[in-house]
Amino acid sequence: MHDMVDDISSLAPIEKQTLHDQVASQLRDLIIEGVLEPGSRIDETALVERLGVSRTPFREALRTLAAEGLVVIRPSKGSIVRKLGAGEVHSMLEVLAEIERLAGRLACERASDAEIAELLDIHDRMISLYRTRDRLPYYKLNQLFHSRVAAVSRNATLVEVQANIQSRLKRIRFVGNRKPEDWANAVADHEQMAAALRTRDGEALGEIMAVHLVRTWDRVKDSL
Amino acid sequence: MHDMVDDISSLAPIEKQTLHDQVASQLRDLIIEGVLEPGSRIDETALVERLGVSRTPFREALRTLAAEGLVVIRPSKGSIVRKLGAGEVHSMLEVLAEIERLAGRLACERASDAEIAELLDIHDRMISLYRTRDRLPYYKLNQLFHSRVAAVSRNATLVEVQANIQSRLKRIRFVGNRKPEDWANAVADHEQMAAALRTRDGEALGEIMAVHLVRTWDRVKDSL
DNA sequence: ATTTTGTATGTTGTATACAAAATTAAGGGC
DNA sequence: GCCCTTAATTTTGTATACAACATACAAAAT
Repeated sequence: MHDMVDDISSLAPIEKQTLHDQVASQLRDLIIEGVLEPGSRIDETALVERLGVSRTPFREALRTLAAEGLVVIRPSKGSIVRKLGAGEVHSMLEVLAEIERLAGRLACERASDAEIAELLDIHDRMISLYRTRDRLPYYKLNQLFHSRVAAVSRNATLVEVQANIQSRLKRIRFVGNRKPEDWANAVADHEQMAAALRTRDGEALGEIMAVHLVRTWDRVKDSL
Repeated sequence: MHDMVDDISSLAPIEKQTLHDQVASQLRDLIIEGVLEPGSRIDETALVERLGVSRTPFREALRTLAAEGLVVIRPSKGSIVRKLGAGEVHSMLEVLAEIERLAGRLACERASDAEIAELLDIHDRMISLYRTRDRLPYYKLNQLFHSRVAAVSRNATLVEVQANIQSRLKRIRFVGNRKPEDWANAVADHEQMAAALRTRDGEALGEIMAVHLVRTWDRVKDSL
């Protein structure tokens, strides 16, 4: 049954999803969740078969993912899931740190009170998930927190760059935080973020968000 | 007639450019140079005809440029050259400022003496082009300077993000610096960059590069 | 036994063909 | 004249077909 619509203004144009877009987001998920392993070949014939689409939209999707840095297309030799070396991961974290520093600063300047409250709410839920050691939900909420900080900074380019680097790193970051003390340290960082948010101290928030990513590097560097 | 090859080691593997890649870089040039105007529709049939390729590699190239943010593909309604609003340009400069601040800092830490010398050489050439008011060559050398700073910072992600934002802004920035005093101010900024480079003062270089971009916004904001 | 050459197979790149939209043009009523 | 409806035309999305290329394997030669 459909929900009633009281107001015509709430009617958003129904999004037309092309096959290309659907394939692209499906592949993105497969890569981020690690179903398609880094370095492994992307079997066009098999996946095309499995997804029930022709090669044309599939290959267009591959181009998109290549531009996003998730796959590498080697001319005439097939595509592989991009495998990140330690150097590349480090370079991403280095850039992401400055992006998030900016995000933190702008968020405190530009977010509404309601948006700050929303961020703090996410934070609280993270803490209770930490208490019960629910790792996967914590991880997801953590991603959401960082995305939302970017969003309320009201800078579209920042959101885009953050999302892009974030998606490339997703797999790696999930592997981190395995050691209990690592997780505890990460939570401590987040408590500082919450404190900075409450006082709208942009410099402090930016600083701790940047530091948090430097520490992320320390946490994951050995598993590369 | 072919040149003689004395030595087999001088034989480099012949580069195979796919049509996709060639089309993509051609289109990029057409967009950046403004031959295809922002907001205008990209006539697939006409361009395909003109480039002498089929629609398949052409459309793949469009997907790539869409992911790069140079074109917008509206499902079933054709593609247009992305038109940047004032807000978007501002958001890009805001992010680029922090990227270049990082680049300046890392360049001073990591570049070799030869690389610093190379940057200073570019700077000197820019100054002499300024003296003779050679606007286009100055502009190109300016782009090169910023790209090279990013390159010697030895951070692949930084290079990628910088190049991406830079290419989106190329058109807009060329329009700026039209007023003589604007250009003079830009040159003054660059003198400070050179000074910081000579002493390898990363913080100072980063700061002036960031400030330079804030000033760029002041220069271009009215023409949007 | 090892390298080389030829052939076969599969995979990738590009072109064409077809179907579904969307845009434009044409006609008819008011 | 203008607006609406409907037909014609173009444009877009997807599938298929073909060609170019790379890889794998087998046979021949060193």
